[in-house]
Amino acid sequence: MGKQMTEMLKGTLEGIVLATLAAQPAYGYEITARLRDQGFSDIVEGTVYALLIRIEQRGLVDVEKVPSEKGPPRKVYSLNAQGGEYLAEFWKSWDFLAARIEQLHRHSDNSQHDHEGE
Amino acid sequence: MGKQMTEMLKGTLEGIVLATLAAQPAYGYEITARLRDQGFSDIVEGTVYALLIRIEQRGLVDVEKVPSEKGPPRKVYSLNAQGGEYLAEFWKSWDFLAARIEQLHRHSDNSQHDHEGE
DNA sequence: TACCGGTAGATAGCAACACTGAATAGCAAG
DNA sequence: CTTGCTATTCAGTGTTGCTATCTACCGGTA
Repeated sequence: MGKQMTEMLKGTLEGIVLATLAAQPAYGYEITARLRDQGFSDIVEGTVYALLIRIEQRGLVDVEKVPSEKGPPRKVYSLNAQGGEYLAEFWKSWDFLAARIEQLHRHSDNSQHDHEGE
Repeated sequence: MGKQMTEMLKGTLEGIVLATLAAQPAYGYEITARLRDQGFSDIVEGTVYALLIRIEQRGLVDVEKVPSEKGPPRKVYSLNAQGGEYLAEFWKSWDFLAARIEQLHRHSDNSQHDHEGE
């Protein structure tokens, strides 16, 4: 993974985590592990925790401290109503952006053997 | 457009511009107008010029000064070989990220099938 | 001529975000 | 008690896009 992915994650990682929490509440360490499992191999704990603090301070998630058998108590995050709205906006932005970019993708694929104005 | 789009553009705008240049060389003002035309209504000249200078200094584009009938000479940018490789990497990162996010999108559609609320 | 609006580019400073790299803290097993 | 795993926190850094302003060239109009 290069620097491009790093920069691409700015603005999307937040949505990714919120969407993950929408599916099912989780705590920081768990989220990091899940992301790593999904292929985001270069995301480290520090990044996720900072993000969680951010979305907590914005009131997008509810927090519950749950004692764990191993280690310090877990802070379990779950998406609340406000977070749901925010996530909906995220999807809107994403859909818009993805549509434009996919369009560019197809164009650059086409332009090799075909001439078309637009 | 909200702050989400702003943050989402970080890391993607560069690719968007490079892809645009791959389709056809252009100068800054023109690119800005084209982006505006495509719906990126909040992107301003300053942003694009700074980005173009960045990718020029990285050697991703070739520059040619072309006199214009109106205003100062245009700096026409065109993607070169190195820029092509960079763009290819961009698409790889994009494909990966888009795949993960679309997956999350479908999942969250499954868990709660309301996709519009405001 | 002198001014104004549109075209075209450049620059300085700012805010947001993810990364690096560590430190801290609790518990279990050796 | 020390090691190792779980789990969280924090300070510092770099990249990026935005805001706002400035320079410069041209044609039209008063």
